[in-house]
Amino acid sequence: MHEFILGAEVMHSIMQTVNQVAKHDVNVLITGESGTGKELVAKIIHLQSPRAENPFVPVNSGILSGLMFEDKLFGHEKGAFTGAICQEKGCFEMADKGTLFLDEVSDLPLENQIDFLRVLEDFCFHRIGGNEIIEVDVRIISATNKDLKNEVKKGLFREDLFYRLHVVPIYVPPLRDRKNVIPKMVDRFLNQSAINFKKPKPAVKPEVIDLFCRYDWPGNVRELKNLLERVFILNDYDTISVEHLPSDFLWHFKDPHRIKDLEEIRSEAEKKAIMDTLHRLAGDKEKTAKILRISPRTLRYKLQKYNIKYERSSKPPI
Amino acid sequence: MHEFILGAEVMHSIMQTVNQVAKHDVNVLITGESGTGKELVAKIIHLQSPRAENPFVPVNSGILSGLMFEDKLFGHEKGAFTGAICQEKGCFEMADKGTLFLDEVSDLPLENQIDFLRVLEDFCFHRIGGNEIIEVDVRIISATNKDLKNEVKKGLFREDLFYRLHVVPIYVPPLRDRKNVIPKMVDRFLNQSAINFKKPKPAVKPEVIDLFCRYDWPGNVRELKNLLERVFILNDYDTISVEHLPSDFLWHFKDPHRIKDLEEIRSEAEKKAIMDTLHRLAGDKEKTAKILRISPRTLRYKLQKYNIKYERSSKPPI
DNA sequence: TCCTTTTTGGCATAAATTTGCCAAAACTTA
DNA sequence: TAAGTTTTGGCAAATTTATGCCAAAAAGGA
Repeated sequence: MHEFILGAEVMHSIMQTVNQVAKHDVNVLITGESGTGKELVAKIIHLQSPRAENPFVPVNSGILSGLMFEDKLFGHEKGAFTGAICQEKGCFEMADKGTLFLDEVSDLPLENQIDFLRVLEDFCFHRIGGNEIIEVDVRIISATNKDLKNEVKKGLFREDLFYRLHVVPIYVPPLRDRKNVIPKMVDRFLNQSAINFKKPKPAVKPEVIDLFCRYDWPGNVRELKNLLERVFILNDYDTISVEHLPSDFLWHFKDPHRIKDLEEIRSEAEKKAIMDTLHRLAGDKEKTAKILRISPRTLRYKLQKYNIKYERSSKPPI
Repeated sequence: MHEFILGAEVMHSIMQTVNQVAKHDVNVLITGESGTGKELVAKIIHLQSPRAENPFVPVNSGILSGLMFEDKLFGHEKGAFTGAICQEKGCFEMADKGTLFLDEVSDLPLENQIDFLRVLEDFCFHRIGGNEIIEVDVRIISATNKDLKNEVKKGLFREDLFYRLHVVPIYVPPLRDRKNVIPKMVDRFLNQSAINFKKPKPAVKPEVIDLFCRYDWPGNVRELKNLLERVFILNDYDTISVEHLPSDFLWHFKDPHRIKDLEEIRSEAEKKAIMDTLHRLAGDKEKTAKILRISPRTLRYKLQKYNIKYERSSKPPI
């Protein structure tokens, strides 16, 4: 199942890197836009490493800061602070002998970066409110959707921590750069939904796939997955057509500035102007050329270029 | 005064024809859009013919049908029908020795066409409800804004009647095809209004003339005349500017399909696309070029061509 | 059916646009 | 302030578009 998510070609080069790093206990930094499947890559690395039988512990650093982050990572002793009713292990302890996955690492506040960096030096720490030195054996895989080097430049991320995490970099490209996998993904996600929701799996019209390939998926794979799930749940058709897609998705195709490049915009404007004028003048090509202020020969050239056919009809009234 | 209405060049070729037909009692068919001055041409022919001292009787066939048309043309005897209080002459009698001008002849219903055709054969008829044979000597000038030949094809106009009327054809072109006369027309119509309404004649800004030349005047000369009269009456300025023109006239210049030629339409679409994309990408020209799928050098070229200036600002979110 | 007029499409050339290249100018960073 | 990086605009060549010309095809009319 892993292959289809990442796409055949991209998958190949990533899997090469993954295979090489899995065996060695080096830290990995995975970069790529939100929703591209960074956690999945981390999971694959973990499952192909000697730590496969041990825990894979994900942490989203982006939503934690200050004491909460420390607590999450290091755990606390009973009575360490208000609410610490009993001792609790942090993620570091839970990931012992396994892998700790730190997502959105770029969002880690500077003060927490220091704490984290200290632990990465010898993997010794104590819980909050404790004296016992705890030593763990943990592999760190971190992920970010930002250019971490740039964050270092801006002073928002510690350079020393960066070099600790950035031993091996893996880049996961956005979905818009690997649209060849969309048909497969659609198939697999619908399969998954059919199993999950105990409904027959619908077919999908080619126009739908075509539309998917024309969209730029800012939310990446996650967005595609969510959309399909939504369509699946809200419809009982045995074939999904364009009109079954949610209107807020279809809306994107009515925004002419999203998808079209300059050539297309220009061509469409021209084509429309020619057709409108031709229609208004009842197919009279001489007059149309005159109104548009191009030569008749040019009009003929453009009619052919845009594959416009128009029969001359009766003269317009007035 | 006739010359300016028809335009110097067009006037010349029409006046040649007019001069030739005026002397001979042949029927004339005048074609041209509404408002082009067809009746004026008919009047000129009449005034230059041997019938100049006799009546010129216009009839608009378009608004009459059935009995009303017959009544209008042939008149009626007292008591012929309800309302026929006394004898009344029709247009044929009134135009005796003169000219009968039949406007919008294409709108004549088929049944009336038959009546009319019969009279054209020998110019003998009787009034409605009468027995007396009345013979007249009338020249027929008819006018239409339609392609009469096409009406014949469609079975809406009798072919035999067509050939009776279409002895000599005269075509009066629409105002949009002879815009060179617009300045002169404006001058003359304002002169006329100044005399009629006893107000000083205003000057006209060049921008106004320019605007007039860019409009396509569906209502032809009549529309220009009416507009100027309206402006004249509703304003006391000694110079007419663009802002003095009625809003319903100015409104036409906001309809993008009306006035613009192809180059303008294309340029505007391009310019808009570039500006929108540049704005969305916070002035990043490299990215803008990439999204629009043109080279950076081309983008620079077009920014200069369209005189677009844009400062780079902070990076857009996500 | 034949003749005349109008339209069409091939071709070549003129004109306009696109774009690579690069030196100079402008901007950024230590 | 100096060095490194990015942007800009001039220039030439490649590419694309516009359009005149004209023979052939199609359309229209008697």
